[in-house]
Amino acid sequence: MPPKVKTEQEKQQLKTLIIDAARDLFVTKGVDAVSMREIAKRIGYSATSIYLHFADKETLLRTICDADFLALAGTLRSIMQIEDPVDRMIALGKSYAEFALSHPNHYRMMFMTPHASCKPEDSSLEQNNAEQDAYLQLKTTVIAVHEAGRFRKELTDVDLIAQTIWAGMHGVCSLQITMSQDAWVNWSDINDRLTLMQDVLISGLVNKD
Amino acid sequence: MPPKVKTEQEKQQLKTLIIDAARDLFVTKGVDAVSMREIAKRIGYSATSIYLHFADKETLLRTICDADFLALAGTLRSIMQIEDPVDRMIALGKSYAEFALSHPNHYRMMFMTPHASCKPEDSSLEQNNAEQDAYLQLKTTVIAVHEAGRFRKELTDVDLIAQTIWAGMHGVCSLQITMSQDAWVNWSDINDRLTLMQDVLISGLVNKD
DNA sequence: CACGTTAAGTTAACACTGTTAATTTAACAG
DNA sequence: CTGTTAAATTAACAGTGTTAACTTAACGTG
Repeated sequence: MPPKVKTEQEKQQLKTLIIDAARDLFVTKGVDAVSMREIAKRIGYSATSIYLHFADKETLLRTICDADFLALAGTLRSIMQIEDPVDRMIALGKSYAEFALSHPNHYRMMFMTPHASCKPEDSSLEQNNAEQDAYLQLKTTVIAVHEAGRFRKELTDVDLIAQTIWAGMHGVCSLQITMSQDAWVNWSDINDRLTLMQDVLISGLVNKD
Repeated sequence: MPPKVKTEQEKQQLKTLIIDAARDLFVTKGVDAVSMREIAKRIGYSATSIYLHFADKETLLRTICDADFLALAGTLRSIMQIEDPVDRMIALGKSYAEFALSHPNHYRMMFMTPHASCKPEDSSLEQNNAEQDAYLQLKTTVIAVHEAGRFRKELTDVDLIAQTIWAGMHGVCSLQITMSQDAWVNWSDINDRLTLMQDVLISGLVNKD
């Protein structure tokens, strides 16, 4: 079964084959509910073959998340072209939420579980860390809104503002991801909850005019 | 080893022994990282004995969470005596956050870990579910604020309002619990973040007068 | 007292899991 | 044709949640 000497391209091809199969299963069944054997079976390999390309399950998951967060950063980047900074801020929040709810397992890993492996050597200054990227884009937009004088006068700490916006959107998304199944709360429609949160954030932070 | 005929009290005693051991381990090591065998060893029983008192691991976790929700609900109950409903709402949020941040692992287990779907037969109408209790206290207060005519006119869905307040506070707390270590965000003081979130929620939801 | 019955606990076992070690297979270089 | 080596495989390990079968001790009843 093992034909030899794969070109680098073929290797990468198999790697993304694994990634795509794993992501599909992770997203639909949840990371913990998917075994390496199941991933392998889907692509017609044995489970141990995956270990020739990824150190372990955690690394595989991490690789998938990195790729998807890169995609998120790309999506957000295109939003940065919106001229009006308040509109931009709203669009960022909406796009962020869409990502969170359509990739709940990735979102859970990046923002709802402690990052064990944040080695200091990882955080080189010029890394294109997608997390950092996303936060920076929000902060940049918040600064723009601030410089346009459109926040309430007493609000001057842009980090505090950005983190509050982030927390608001994160709260709705993470609550949805972990608790939307619980039947003892009469959950409103998730879109209504997102919209109201954005309205509240805007009308609570931005100047009336 | 098996002395027979335990009184109902002794049974309950063993049950809470299991619960306490399990909670301690869950809280310090995380639910998934704790095995039934480990719980059993800590109390000097065999793993299978746990199944004489709890159907499975999920049920055990659920029971623990219920007890802790009850404790939270008790704390909140004393706040329900504050007369002014808006003040009450603010006090509820503050107390909720204090619970979350002083028991981060508890909070993680209760609000950041998925509990398998509640079966419909569990949710009898008259259940004294502690989760429901805590949410109900918030909802009750929201209704009071609504009936006092102090929400903005267009806000009429009390569940939606309650869930937005919850999401806002939960967002700040959960972000603090999982991400406060991450050095790439210039985190503002947690108390400032909580205060601003409450201000934003109030000024975004409540009528100006 | 001896009897079965039964509750409370045990060990053995099953079907999994992630992962490592040992082994096979197939293609290339000499 | 013979190594050598990459690519894949099977076997195996230590662990998981959980079920089945078995043991032990105490009780109520003849």
